Amino acid sequence: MGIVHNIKNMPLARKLGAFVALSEIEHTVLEGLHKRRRTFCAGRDLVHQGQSGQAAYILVSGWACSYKILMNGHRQIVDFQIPGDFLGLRSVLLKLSDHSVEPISDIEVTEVNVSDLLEAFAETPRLAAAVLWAVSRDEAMVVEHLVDIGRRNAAERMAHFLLELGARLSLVGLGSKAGYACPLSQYLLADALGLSSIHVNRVLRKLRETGMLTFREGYVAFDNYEQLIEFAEFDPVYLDQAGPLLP
Amino acid sequence: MGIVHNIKNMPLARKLGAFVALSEIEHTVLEGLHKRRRTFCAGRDLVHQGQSGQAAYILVSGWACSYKILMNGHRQIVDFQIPGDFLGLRSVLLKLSDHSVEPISDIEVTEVNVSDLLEAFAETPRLAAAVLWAVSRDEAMVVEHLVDIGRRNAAERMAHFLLELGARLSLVGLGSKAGYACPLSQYLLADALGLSSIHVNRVLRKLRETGMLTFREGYVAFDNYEQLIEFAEFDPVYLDQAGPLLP
DNA sequence: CGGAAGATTGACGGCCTTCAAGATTAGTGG
DNA sequence: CCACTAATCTTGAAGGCCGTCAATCTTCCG
Repeated sequence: MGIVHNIKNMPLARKLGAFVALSEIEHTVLEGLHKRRRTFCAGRDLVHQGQSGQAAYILVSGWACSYKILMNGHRQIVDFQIPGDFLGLRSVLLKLSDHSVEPISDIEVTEVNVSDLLEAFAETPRLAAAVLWAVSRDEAMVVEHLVDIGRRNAAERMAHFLLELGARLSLVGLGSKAGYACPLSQYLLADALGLSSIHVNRVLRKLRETGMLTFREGYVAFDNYEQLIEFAEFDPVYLDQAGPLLP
Repeated sequence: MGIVHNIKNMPLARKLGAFVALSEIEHTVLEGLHKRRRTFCAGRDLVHQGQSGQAAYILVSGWACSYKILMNGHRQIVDFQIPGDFLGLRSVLLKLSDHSVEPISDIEVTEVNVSDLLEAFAETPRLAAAVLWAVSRDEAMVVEHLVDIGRRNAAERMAHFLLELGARLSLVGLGSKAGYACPLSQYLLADALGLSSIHVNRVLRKLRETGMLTFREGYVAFDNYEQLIEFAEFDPVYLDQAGPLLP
């Protein structure tokens, strides 16, 4: 039973363990955060922009995306979340949620509320540092995403984004330098990259024709990883996880 | 002496106090983080992209900006920092700094290192929650910035960005609905908004001619605040600070 | 089998960039 | 006090990237 729990909670513990070497006690406290397990179907938002009293979640399996809607109807996807990531953590800390979260596939999550989190911090302050690190890492990805949209053209942007996704998935064992399974539609990619879906299609064709990358039937294949990295100027320092920083 | 310190540290304590009602002890611990005071001149970077062992700082007076440089020479400014903001907090938590920080004017800061911060967390866990909130608030601003660049045209983007800066400055007593002193050049605005400085100039002219906003001689004047807010679809939920969330 | 969602391609146009050249301001040294 | 330089601001013209509109095709699922 405890073992099953351990396995299911791996992604988060593994992520945090990369920053802080977690003790037995800290592992136990972390496990205590995984009490209420829930599932959501694809498309049913679990965090709602502009509402208060939202819960936060830890994603156990499946993909989700966080996004903001503008009044003119446009949408900007802020980031995609994969197993081990927090969902809507900002929405419990800020008074009103500034964004929504939508499952892309059917997902499994565990619910976390603020008081549990604060108790956990009081018991093991190092966990507070670890969570702060995780939030900082999320912010670093948003920042890189900002650079994508602000200073890269559509092709570089697409290449960089798919490389980052690949690197993140590799860290939790869901991808490699060959490629990865990717449930994203061209519409979702468009909303994430600040492009039209038509242009996303054109860019993917171009990347395929130049032999660097193929995205077909739910699979991203890196046809020429080295060339792609150079083309996109991909530098994964901000994802670096080679050993805990705090002993 | 203690009083002088209190006044100088106001911006951060004020910011955190908006989330967590801070006790005397927590105020004291917070003050303990403001030991090493330093000054930097405009243009001398105090955090360096790609380097390790960086320190973090709390900005006491002046303006700074955090940015990333691409290999092709382009630069993207992630955000501007004003008094009370952290500088380079991510760079101490991640192994290598993913960004640089440059003072825009001469600035006054206090240095903070990780171990001090962790000690503070251990002493007063609520402070950990408060810092986590502050980091989340920073992330919310970056996210809104992402929406700016991804889904707004140049004029809306400029209007939204200058409105946000005004709202942030008002929270620390440096601005109002009339306007605020703003030391940013058109080049800096261009790098922040993902535009060319030429286009920044054109957009500012258009906003001036339509009677919504005038930016001249280091001062942003809101000529028609209501119209501007509607034009930019500005909704400051993510900056909301009306009373502490945690008692 | 019909309908919806996604993928694909072409034509046209607009926003914004790049290149180029002045104008204005501020700081510096003679 | 004035010439000189550098930085910033300003404006014009040409062109490219990417958005919009429109149509066709494929796939999937009830």
